[in-house]
Amino acid sequence: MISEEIQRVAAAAGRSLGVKIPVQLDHPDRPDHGDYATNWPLLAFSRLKKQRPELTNPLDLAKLLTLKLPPIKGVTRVTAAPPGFVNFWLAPDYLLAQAAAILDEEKFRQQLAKIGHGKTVVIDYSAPNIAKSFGIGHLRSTNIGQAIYNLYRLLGWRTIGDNHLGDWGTQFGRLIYMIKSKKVPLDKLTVAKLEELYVEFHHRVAKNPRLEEEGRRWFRRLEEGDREAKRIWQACVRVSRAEFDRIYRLLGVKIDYALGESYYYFQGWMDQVLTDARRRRLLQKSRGALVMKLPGLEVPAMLVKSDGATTYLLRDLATIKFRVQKWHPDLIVYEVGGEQRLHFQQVFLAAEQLGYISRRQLVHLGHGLIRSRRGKFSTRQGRTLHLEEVINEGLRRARQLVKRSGQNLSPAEKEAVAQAVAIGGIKFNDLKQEIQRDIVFDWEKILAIEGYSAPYLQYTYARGRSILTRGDVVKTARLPARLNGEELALLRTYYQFPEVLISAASQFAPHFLAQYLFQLAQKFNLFYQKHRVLGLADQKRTQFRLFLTQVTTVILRLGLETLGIQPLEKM
RNA sequence: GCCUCUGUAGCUCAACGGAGAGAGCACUGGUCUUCGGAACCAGGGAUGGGGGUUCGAUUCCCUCCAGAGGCACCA
Repeated sequence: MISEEIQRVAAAAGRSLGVKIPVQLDHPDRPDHGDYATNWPLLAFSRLKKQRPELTNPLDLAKLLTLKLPPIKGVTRVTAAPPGFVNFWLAPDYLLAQAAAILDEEKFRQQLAKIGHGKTVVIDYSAPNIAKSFGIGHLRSTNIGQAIYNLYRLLGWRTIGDNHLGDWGTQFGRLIYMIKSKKVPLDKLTVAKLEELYVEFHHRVAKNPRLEEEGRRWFRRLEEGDREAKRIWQACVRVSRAEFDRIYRLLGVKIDYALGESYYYFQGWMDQVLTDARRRRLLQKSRGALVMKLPGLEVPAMLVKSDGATTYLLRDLATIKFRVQKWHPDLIVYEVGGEQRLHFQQVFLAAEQLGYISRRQLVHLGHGLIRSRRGKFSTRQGRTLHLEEVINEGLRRARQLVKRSGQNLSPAEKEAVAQAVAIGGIKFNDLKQEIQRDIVFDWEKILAIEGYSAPYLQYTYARGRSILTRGDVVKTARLPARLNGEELALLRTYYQFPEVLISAASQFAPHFLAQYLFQLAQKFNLFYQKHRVLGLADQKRTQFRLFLTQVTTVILRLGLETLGIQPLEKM
């Protein structure tokens, strides 16, 4: 990459001036500051001013550095700028070549895939709880997790998605107790019914705290292999999984594995963790429970409860042991809400103490929660927001909008567009901003059709495609003698695409990609507004603009697909 | 009480320690001999308070204030 070349050459020039600090490059905010900039002279000045008193300020040093720089292929201009930056302009023919490289899509993908070749990442995401409806929080995990998965995959990593279903634990003891005490027929179970039972259980506990004991007792019996308990548990899992599958189909999401927590019970992985812990003398008895003390944490990690039943934490440790043995991952990423930060801190420390994996290879992406303007959505307060409601409202609005489309769409096409717009909007709402922040749920925002939104990107793509279906397919183009501002602005955006993908992946920040796509779309729309593409007297110009349109649509398509959003040919 | 996250324009959000702090929505005024107006252009407006580190702080440190989340037998 040219950025590395600039860094290398500039660092060498810097050394010849007597300062050994690496050259950091960034993209300046303003176009008149070039395509890359470095603050190297500002950093170097304080070190150098003692030895070189003739340098009175960082700008002098910047000027000196530009003089020392040999020509760099692809760089057309280097300038020193106050208070002490060096700016680099890329040559238009270099920019054109980079754009053309993207159009050779297969080769472009191969180039990207070299970046992470040979590395493996396990991504733990979505993870809805059996016997509860698919809430908007799990939707967020699903959307972000899938985007991270797609990013790493595009960059050549071997990616393993695991939907760590919440299908084991004390809540099943509670449900089994409720189902038995209310004599609910198992063939009549629905997710709604289960959720109702769960809420009712909490109401009853409020009056009679001893009921918690009943829940724990039934979970322990489930773990001890009680046949009746197991039969009821299986029925719960069956209805829930059918429901989740339906939702994943709606969302267009497919996760490689859905082993679930129960897998680690049935396969005996939890026992192995306990054995490992004993062998390493990490287990302690505390208030009747088995716990591990962890360095730097006051609260010990509980592996086994005082009644002998297993904990969430033990299952997470078993999961790590399993994943390490099966896939040998370089990285395990957990896309789980930020309220579990302490839990994962415990898990990661414990896994390291057990010798399974280094803490540095474990990442918890704690996304912020989605809350209403008034506060948190809460199952117990009956203030939940079901995904289904959100999707239905999105579809309703999108259908209204599609009705007014000037395009000649068949009813089936209209429905497909409405779905892509509604689902795309919902996903984009989760991906458009930094993930650790809370999101204030807002219908107008989640289903926005203007501005920084999925439909805006889909629309821009459709516009571009519409031109391309009328023009010739161009794979490359010649640079016109003079580029106008809008053409140049587009060319100066394309080469950044791979950089954006890399930083979005390495910083687990899908919003970097979302913002880049939006900026690209804005530039294309301005270009589109001011200039015609087709039917120009200057045919070479038409060819060149077709090329720009083509590159724009390819990036938009790849980018949207990576975010899990469907691009639309017409809408 | 302790720990973590978040305070940026009327609202919702950006900004590896760098150059007039950028967008979207809303508001006001404009653009069309249209390859798709779900578009484009222009305008006003912002870093919670106080210290500190630095040539330079929205960013790092301290403190106060405000909001959210968490603090072993739910997951």
